Amino acid sequence: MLKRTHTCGELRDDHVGETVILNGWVNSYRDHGTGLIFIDMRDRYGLTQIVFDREDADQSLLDAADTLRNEDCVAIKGTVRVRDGGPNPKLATGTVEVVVVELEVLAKTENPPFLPGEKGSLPSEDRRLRYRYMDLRRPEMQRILTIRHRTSQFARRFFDDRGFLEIETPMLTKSTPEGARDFIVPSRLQPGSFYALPQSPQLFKQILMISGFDRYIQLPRCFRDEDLRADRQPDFTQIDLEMSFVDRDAVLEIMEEFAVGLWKSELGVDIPPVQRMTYKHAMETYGSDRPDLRFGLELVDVSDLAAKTDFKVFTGAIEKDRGCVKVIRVPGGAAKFTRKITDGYTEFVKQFGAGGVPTAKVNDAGELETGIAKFIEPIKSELIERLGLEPGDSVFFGADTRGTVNRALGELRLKIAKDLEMIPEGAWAFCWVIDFPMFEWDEETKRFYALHHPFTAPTPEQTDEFMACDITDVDAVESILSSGYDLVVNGSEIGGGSIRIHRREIQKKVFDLIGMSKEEANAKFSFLLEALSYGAPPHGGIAFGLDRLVMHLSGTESIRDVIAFPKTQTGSDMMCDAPSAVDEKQLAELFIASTWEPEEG
RNA sequence: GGGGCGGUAGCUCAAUUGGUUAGAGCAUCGGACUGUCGAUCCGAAGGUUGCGGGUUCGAUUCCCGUCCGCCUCGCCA
Repeated sequence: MLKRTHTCGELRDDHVGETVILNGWVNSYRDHGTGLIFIDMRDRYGLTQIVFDREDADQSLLDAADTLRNEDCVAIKGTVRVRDGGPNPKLATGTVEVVVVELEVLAKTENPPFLPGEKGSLPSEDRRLRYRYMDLRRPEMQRILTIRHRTSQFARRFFDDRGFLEIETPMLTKSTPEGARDFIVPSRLQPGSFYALPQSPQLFKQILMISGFDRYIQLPRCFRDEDLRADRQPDFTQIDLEMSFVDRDAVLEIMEEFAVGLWKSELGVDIPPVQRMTYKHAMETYGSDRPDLRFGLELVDVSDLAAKTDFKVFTGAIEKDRGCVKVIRVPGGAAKFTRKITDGYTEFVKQFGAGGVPTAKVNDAGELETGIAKFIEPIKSELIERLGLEPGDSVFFGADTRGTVNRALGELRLKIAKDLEMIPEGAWAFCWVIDFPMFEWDEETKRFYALHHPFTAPTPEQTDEFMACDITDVDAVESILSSGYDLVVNGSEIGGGSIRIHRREIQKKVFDLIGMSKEEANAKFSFLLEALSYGAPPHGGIAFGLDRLVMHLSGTESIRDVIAFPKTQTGSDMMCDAPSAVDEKQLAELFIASTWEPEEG
């Protein structure tokens, strides 16, 4: 076969006169008949125009060229020359062309389901997933997967430079309680027992610290059997690391350096120092633990004012346990919100548990115009002052328990920003969210859950307080802050971690507090408790979601675009048709039988 | 498990209040053409309107069910 001397993105004016060989695909052809055919050849480096010209080619070559079609895989040999017809500014190679003297058709194509070239519009996603090899020929997909590659390489180089060791951890491991649902794998050698695929290498990396490896990095595949979303796949990749003899700030600093370096090298963007925000502030001001700081629309607490009204929606909310009334002020919103839009917002917030979202606007006279004006009248001037209201503004009220108000207004805040196109193009708003509560009380199950995970240490300041606290005292337990941290960019959590518990008695107390019996703790985590009793170093770390990182760097909205072979919302791989049934024999070897029965009808 | 949107030619889309033979662009096939670069021009072929049922004289259109895809709530420590 003709082996390439250059790629299809390489040839320039200074190659003119050289004999070259190109390998690639027919991206498009322009057949002028009787001896003049142009073909754009494509590989992952670019496009090059090749030309079959009767002045330079015999009839058999022209006849062969005449049969070429889009997506045929070909090799050509020819001479680089300046284009007769003038340059094509759209192509990097646009000033030259290769006049072909030899053609080798490496493989003809059937009529493809769609063309990866620029022609036509993007096929529906299920077509793209079904014919993924064709979709991945698209330059855009190759661009994204190249960014993914460079991100991985950047991470490996960055952490290698700083003394981190890449160490692999098992894919067949132990099922853990809490957290997400595990994917389980039956053991043939031990009938009736099961491995789980790791949700993350959390415990293994802690054990590696206890083993003295000091600084660990891995790009592990992780598995969580939960429902999919635009940014969630059942198997995904982390940039996972752990460090010994560090405090929180040491981890934040090195990770910030990593993020800054990555954004600089991949996008040429300089990120300013990343601000830190407490969980409480994030929740109260942005209604979210992953605040999007690219725009304003902060939540303002007006509970004290609302209490002075006779509006039952307000007063009723305030009387609730942990009730409050908050407001979002939308500058200049009055002219933009129709009744239809605000009615839509009422429906929107209902899915987050809010009853509705009373609204008002400020008219040119500076008066509040609203269906609830008479209720607001007593607090009008205070409201205007606190919110800094000006003519033309709109305000939206949330009144309910604090959790519901924060959630509903936090989501509404995002929706308004999108609807009003308030999010600046190309902006990068990073922040660390810190000082999470260690635990959250769940009314339904009447127990505490670890907000991060149960290996997260309390803050150094509160460690003694934690060890002393009565685990039945909900208020006392909820006041304990953890050493956890999340890195958020543009309202998306891209990484999270913590300083871990490195003392056995603290770990035992956490298990105790989340309602795990001694027997269960021993069955699930005896190895950890044991390891913690043999001189475990203080340690902490973080895991970044590689997929989400690449989504941001490549500017795509779907996690499926940054994964070569992703799954659909129902967990199918549409190309190879996984998951699928297996032979009875395979099941028998594993002592497995399916209890699933198709529904009748 | 819940809510929403979608499924018509290989691909992307159209088809009036339910109405005669379901159209167009690209791709494919045949033909013309020597400077194109989304080549152009002429012609052809291409359909179980996702599937099943119902309403109707008549269904791509209305109704019910179902499958698939997407967004989302729950879920995701």
